[in-house]
Amino acid sequence: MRIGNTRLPCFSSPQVMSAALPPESRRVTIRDVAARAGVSQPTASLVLGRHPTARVAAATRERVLAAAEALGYRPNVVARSLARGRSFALGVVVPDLRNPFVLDVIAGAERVASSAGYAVLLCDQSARPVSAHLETLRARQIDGLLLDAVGAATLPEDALHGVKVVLIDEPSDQWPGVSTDAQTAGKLAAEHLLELGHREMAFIGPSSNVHAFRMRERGFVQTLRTAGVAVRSDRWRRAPATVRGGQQSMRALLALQPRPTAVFCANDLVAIGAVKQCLTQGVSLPTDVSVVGCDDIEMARFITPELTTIAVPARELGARAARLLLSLIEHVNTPVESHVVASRRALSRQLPVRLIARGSSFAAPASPASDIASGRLRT
Amino acid sequence: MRIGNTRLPCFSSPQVMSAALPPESRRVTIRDVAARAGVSQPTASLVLGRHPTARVAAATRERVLAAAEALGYRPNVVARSLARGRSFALGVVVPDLRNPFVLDVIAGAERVASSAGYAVLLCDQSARPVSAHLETLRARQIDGLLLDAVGAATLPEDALHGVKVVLIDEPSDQWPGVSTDAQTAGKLAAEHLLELGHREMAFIGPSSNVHAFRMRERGFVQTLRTAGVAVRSDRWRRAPATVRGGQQSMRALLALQPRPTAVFCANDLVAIGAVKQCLTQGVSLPTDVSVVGCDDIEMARFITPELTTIAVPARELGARAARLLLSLIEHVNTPVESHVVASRRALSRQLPVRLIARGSSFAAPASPASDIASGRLRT
DNA sequence: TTGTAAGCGTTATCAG
DNA sequence: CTGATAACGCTTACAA
Repeated sequence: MRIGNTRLPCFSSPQVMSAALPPESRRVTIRDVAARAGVSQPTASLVLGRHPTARVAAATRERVLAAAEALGYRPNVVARSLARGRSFALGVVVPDLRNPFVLDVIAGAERVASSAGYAVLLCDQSARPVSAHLETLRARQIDGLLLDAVGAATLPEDALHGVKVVLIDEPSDQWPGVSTDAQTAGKLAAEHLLELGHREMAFIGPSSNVHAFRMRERGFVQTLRTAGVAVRSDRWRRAPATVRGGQQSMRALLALQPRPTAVFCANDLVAIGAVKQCLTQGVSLPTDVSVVGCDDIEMARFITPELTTIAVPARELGARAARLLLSLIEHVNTPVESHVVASRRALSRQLPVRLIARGSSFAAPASPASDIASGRLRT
Repeated sequence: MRIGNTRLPCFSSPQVMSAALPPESRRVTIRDVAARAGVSQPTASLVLGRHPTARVAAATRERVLAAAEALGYRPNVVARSLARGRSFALGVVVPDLRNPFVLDVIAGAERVASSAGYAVLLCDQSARPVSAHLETLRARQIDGLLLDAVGAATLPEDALHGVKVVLIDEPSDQWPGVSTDAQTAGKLAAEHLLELGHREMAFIGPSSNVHAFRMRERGFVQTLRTAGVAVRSDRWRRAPATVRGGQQSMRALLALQPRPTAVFCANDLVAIGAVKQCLTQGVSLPTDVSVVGCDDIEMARFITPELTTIAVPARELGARAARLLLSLIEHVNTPVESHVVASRRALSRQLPVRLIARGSSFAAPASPASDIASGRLRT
């Protein structure tokens, strides 16, 4: 590549003397534009860079723009990054790409970021440890970092030094963040099941330190306690927040005597696993057991029975997080410091959740659940 | 940030004269390392850069490494990129992030890329047009591009100029690529259903120009024809490759007289929609209708009945594509040109697929399907 | 309003 | 084997 005639006079097309079309092998640089417009290179930079309305004569500006257009000039972001000390790139670290919920978070963030001219470097915690990702990201001089439920508190002090950080679904007094109203999610699930007459409640969720999961659980528990419903520890199952985790936990729950009639799952994947396990064992939903999930991932509507769940605005969550991060990055050291604080306050309010009642929840069976405890006879 | 004392003599700590720990506000550069090691900056670069075994005296090397270690030096990838004319970043353009299959492709590619020190810039076609993504990617000087089923043939000629490209599931004589054995996928589905005794066959798939989808369909059709089974156009439904598309098409198929007894879907999302639609209308699977999908996404095992499908090694697909792309990038203009060709040939062989028989397919009903045509009476 | 000069942190090409 | 010196493409004082 880039062989030979980079700066040589253009023998092959003698009629064009000054600033001919650059040789095809080279990319058009701002110098080419400046030359063609007959201005100095920095002037071209002034016109083409940020500061669209900079101190440049209108006529000059026109010539530069025309030249850029004619040459098909595209700025080199790498060079710009080096010069400005900013990379216009954001890191996004997520717990697990397999979870459709985080995918929506990413999609929301990506849209905001890319429409603001920022690239998104995606990092999957399940593929490499966070510390390794952070290393890479810093080497690339990212301007900001979105951390989704990674347990930022456990990160080494200096791993985040000099980088703007926004946490998703994880409160901290060290970094700003955006969260969903996880506790209300648990509360809504509890209220829904209580209204359906359930008293034999169970829960399946991870034992992780992910804040949202803990709050969902807490909201559920508190609402049950307030209603005077017992929370029995053998009905509280710990499992990874995956379909398989849900299956295994549900199997354990179905073996209990008396059997719980309603199960709240920390997220939809778990709930899908729980539903699946019931059907596998011939326990019919929602007549024998009700299952409520959380997130409202797309697949929730496509399993049978359709999953009752708490809708969480994943896309919006990602989008807000990205917006907050961008404002943090761009408003640094500007006179409007207070504006940052204000917008941060507005942005960081918890996002609302809502119950979506579908087919996996139903009125509690009138007779004690234990009567039909073991349904293994059906297929 | 970076205020003041960047290059000034260090008034505040007079005791340390040469190469003190850099002021906390500044990142450690290779110059700091060189200074501390008492060598010139380019020498430090030689030791710290690539060419781990470059012509540098062992003692010197040690000193440099020690200094780097002590200072916690981390190379600045942006600067390196500018100097080397390479960004160590790959673009990955995918049709739709919502499809779990492409997610696996991405995961495979990301793992390979990141372990080779390359970043991955993810681009979702469904969020922005490909051309816009390409613009951004080129501005960032990406070294290579992975295009997953984007219809590369329709892209403007120069949009890809100077970038190494590898196509995923899309043959081309302009660019190398990696594909799955899509035609065999269709064939396996057909053979499976034929063996189960089905003759009333239907198909649901997108009308897109995505090669893999077309080949799956072709393999299916050809196998049916070879077996002497009629392919009726009213049983060939065009729909987006989504769950919703599958639902709508299945509704149309269920309205036909006589009703098809078996449906092959272009991917699992479509198949999940088809299954869902059957259950919604009270048509029971797999006794009344058999459904076969393609991809074997995780969710295929979690719907009821579990989905019979053709497993396609998505992760491996992404991983191979990434490996091929990296070898293209790194073996440019090296004496081992032939090695590239060889590896390309090996890598680009089609990836094998296999049938996973699960619960959504079953022996064809003995009586003509029309006997039980309209099952709307149940639930 | 514009051009000149100095850098951003690396890598690469040379002399010594 | 090593150290100046010049790129890489762009931004940003500062001077004209």
